[in-house]
Amino acid sequence: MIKITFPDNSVREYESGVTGFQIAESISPRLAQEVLAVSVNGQVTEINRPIITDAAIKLFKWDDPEGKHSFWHTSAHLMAEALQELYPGIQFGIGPAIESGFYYDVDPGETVIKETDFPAIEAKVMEIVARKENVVREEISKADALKLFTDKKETYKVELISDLEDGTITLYRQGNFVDLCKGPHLISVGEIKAFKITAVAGAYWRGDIKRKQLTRLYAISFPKKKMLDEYVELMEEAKKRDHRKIGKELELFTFSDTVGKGLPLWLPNGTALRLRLEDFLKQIQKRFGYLQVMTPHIGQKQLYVTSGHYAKYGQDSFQPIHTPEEGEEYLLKPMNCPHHCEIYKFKPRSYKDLPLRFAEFGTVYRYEQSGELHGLTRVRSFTQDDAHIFCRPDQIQEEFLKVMDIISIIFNALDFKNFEAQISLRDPNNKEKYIGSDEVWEKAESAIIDACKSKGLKAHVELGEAAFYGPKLDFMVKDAIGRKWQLGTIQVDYNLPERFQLEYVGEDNQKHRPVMIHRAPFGSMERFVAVLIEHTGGKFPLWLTPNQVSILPISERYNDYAKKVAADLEAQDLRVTIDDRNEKIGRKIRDNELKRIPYMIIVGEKEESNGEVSVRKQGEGDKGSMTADAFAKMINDEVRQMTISFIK
RNA sequence: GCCGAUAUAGCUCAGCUGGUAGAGCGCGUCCUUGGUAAGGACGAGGUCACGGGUUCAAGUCCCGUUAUUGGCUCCA
Repeated sequence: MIKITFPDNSVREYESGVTGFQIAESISPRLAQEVLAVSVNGQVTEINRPIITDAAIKLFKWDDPEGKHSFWHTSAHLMAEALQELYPGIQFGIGPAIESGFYYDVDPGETVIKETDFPAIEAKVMEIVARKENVVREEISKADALKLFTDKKETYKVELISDLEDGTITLYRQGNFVDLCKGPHLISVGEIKAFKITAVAGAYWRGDIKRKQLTRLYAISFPKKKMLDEYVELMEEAKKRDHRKIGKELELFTFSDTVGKGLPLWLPNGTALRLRLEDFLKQIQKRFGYLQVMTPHIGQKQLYVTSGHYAKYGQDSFQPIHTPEEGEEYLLKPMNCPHHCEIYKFKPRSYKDLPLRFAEFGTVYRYEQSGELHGLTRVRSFTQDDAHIFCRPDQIQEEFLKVMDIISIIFNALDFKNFEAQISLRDPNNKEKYIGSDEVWEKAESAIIDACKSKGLKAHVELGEAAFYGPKLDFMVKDAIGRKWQLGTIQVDYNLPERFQLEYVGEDNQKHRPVMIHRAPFGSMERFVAVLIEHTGGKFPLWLTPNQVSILPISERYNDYAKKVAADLEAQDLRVTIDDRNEKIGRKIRDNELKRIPYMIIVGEKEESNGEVSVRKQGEGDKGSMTADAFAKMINDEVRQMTISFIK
């Protein structure tokens, strides 16, 4: 007998050789039906593997990420089996489970797999599911594995196996399909009741642009048909929140082929929203001791040679602009920092002047690859809510923490709860990609890690993701369909002060080098507004929304009264529009609801004679009557309540 | 940049196997002057992204370009 310990620390005895499935059966038939994977002493594996010694186990169902992972991983093999039957000679790359579904990279040779082929593949998948093939785990030697896949002419698999360490290699086999795989898997493909291919895309073999581009098929699967239907519906709902769609509907921004791709045009409503966000940040920054500066949109090429940006990005960015007479070279500015360094150098600085915090909503231009452009989240012209803090080395920690405070104020104010923090360090095996000495890198990296610790911020560390001049802390937020975008960023930089020969005079009357912190809480106004649109579905908070109130006269007879009310409200700082179209009231309500105006006020005979307004709240309906002044007070109180926590 | 898809009125889209362009919304005019999520009539709007080709005939088929789009790569 062996002792099995459960997650609640209870212990039960079983025969040696018992499987996860049998343990589940011993607990409840329902659990046995739903269990997908089991972890034995922390190692996730199949539910039909015998457990021979005492162990701590955990059973995973669909609701557990481990359960989903096994399910989707097996689904990837299942799709591969279908592809193998439909496209003889197809070769396989890798096929992992991902956050939402799975993919398989395949090389179908001369054949092109297109969207129109999806139904046939899905049908074949379901045909294989009906066979209820068991998934069988096998262990073989590396040499045998190499032979097996060489015989099968699976060149990608052979490459993968060659890179593995010598020893035992695991294979998983179901029906006629066998794959190199670590597992874990379901024990039968029969569990997969619903399956849908979601996209086809090109993907370079091993992510290497120089190698062959394989065909990547993205798909998702579920243990119940209904779950797939729900998923499809959820995705459709999410698409309705797409900032590109809402941006058009609410007339926030647009693009023009004539102006150029990736160059956003901000419409009046979007501009109003953005300016309000900028004012909001300016107020906070003022409180934190920032000084607003302004710099031009271009700079001499030499400026960026000095900063190091030219060497790194010069070839892959917008090319220099030449003056007609002297042939001088200027670049559209891709960064604000070099300009700010020159502001620092305007006059000698004393240690007493530091930290100096220069802030600018600086518009920058970067040549992004055309395939990468995406709505407002990835553009070629964007405005950073940029600032550079020049400080003494002993001030880094404190300044870094203050920036984190600003970011948390902003995220709270806008109700961004589900963000991820990422510490990006340099790749220790690839140091030549970065500029600056080991010593300064190590100092900067530990400053960031310590700051996160002292704030209790959970951040995951990514090696090799640092900027070329320094490590950074980024804040990422997901969009409507789950894509991650980087918003806020804080970067410690010892290199630019060196390159620009920045100095301050210390207490000791000697010259010292300051340290720079680059930071942008929003990241870029474009991307931030995009994510804000998707998070709110266009229903912006009252303090931020371009139009707070729409006045709807019952008929044209009350237009004059509406104008008088509008003037009253505007005098009390409300943002008001009048819908004086020749339409019935029901129609006006509907249209203004769709425009996501937070409040509507309805005026007709009754209101005019009582000197009141009838109030209606977006999404909620009739709120009764009150005087215009009472309404204005109510709105202003609501705005004050919202902003009291973050604006002093 | 690479692989796949898409491009028809201001917007959302229809247009079957080629036979001289259609709807709804929006817009304009008129009727209606209304009470809490779509009142009615009439009308104007399109070199079917652009350039070639096949054909008696191309929105429709083929090629190229541009833009958009799902990914990959990249992201100061």
